[in-house]
Amino acid sequence: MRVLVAHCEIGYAGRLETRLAAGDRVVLFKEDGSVCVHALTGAKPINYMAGPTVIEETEDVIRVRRPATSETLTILLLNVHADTSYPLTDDATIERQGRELDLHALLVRALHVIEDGLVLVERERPTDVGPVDLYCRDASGRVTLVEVKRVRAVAAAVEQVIRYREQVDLTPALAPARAIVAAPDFAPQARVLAAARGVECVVFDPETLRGEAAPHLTLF
Amino acid sequence: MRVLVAHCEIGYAGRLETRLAAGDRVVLFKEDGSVCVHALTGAKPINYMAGPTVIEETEDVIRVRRPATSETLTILLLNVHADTSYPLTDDATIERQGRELDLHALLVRALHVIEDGLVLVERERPTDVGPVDLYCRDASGRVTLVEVKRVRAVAAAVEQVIRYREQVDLTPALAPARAIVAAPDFAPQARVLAAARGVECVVFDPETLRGEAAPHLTLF
DNA sequence: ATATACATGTCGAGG
DNA sequence: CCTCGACGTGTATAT
Repeated sequence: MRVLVAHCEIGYAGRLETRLAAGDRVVLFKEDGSVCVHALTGAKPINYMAGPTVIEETEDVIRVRRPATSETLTILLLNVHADTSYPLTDDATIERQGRELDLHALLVRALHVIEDGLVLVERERPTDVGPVDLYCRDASGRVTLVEVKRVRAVAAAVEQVIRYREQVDLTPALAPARAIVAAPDFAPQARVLAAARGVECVVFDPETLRGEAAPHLTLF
Repeated sequence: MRVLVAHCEIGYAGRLETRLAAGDRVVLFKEDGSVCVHALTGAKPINYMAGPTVIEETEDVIRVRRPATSETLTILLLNVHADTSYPLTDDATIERQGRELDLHALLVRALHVIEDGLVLVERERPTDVGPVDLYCRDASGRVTLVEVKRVRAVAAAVEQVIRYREQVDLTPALAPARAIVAAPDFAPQARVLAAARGVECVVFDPETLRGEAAPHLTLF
């Protein structure tokens, strides 16, 4: 890993073209050939390139090419503040917990949070227009499609479940299906669209859900 | 800008939870409060936090909190290889060329690529459900809405233009409007949805478009 | 502050 | 390998 701190100009040409006039930046060159340029603000790199790459370097220009896609990143060095390479090792892989699939699992174990009497038929049931998160039957036996969102639901989520419902309604024996969007929060436009198209909005609290899905864990 | 190179463990708790066992990483602390952790591979940070943040630090633990969202990033320091702060300045802003907006400009100068006789009325015309990329009239004077995608169009793009069309069709004098999605490529589901809803799909080649929009530049 | 859409999106699962 | 949707998406823009 090489860490370069320098006053420089940056140019990128590939899927788009960018130019960045002279300024101080931190550039990381990794062993896998990837390069990333950090400006002084912002959590993400302002420019970057995935490996593998080929690097040509002269006194004042570093040119990074990615043959696979013909991308080029050019760094014009005006003043180098620091330039150090470190021999580093790291075997660890990151572990994540709490993604949408985990949320599905919790909801399946606490379907009454969405509606009493709801019974799961299938998770991620495929349709011609994409998979339905929770394919259920309600207390009266009617097909009920549930689209789950881990974060605030926007209009697009409502449109998604409408598409699924239209697909299901093509089968007369199943029609008319119900459509529900379950999310911790709803954008106003999502509610308006849902109301107009007869889609139900169910709000749930992910925190409460954890308790509901595993009540035995909360007893002690 | 502080650049920390260290053998460390990383934990994040917020919208999800992640854990990364001991290994060597490069951590950047920026003046705006943002923090990002780079592993030894990959162009993007493996962990990060947007500013503003509050940082608590002891001999062997750095805890970064983002009060706005109650997120926490914890860095357990096992061995510090380097830890340097640099006084840096950068006034430049990045310029991008080749974004969707730039593509709009090209298409406007070569509307026949989409359809002969198409006339532009307005770009980025606002509606209650969002802006229409290209608000046009076709050869017969009918309102024609064009949604432009720089990359492959997916179902969401078709839904977007359908929403705009529904909005326009609320004005009887304008109805019925036509809806077109123009993109270099279409996902199968996008084509299915478009066909079902009477939305037209137009394929264009961005490379050709550059020539069409500025034919004088290709003469010599 | 809120809502919307773009992004060099990137990433991973499933067919 | 392609297709598709989630993402700690982040970021800019307009209301």
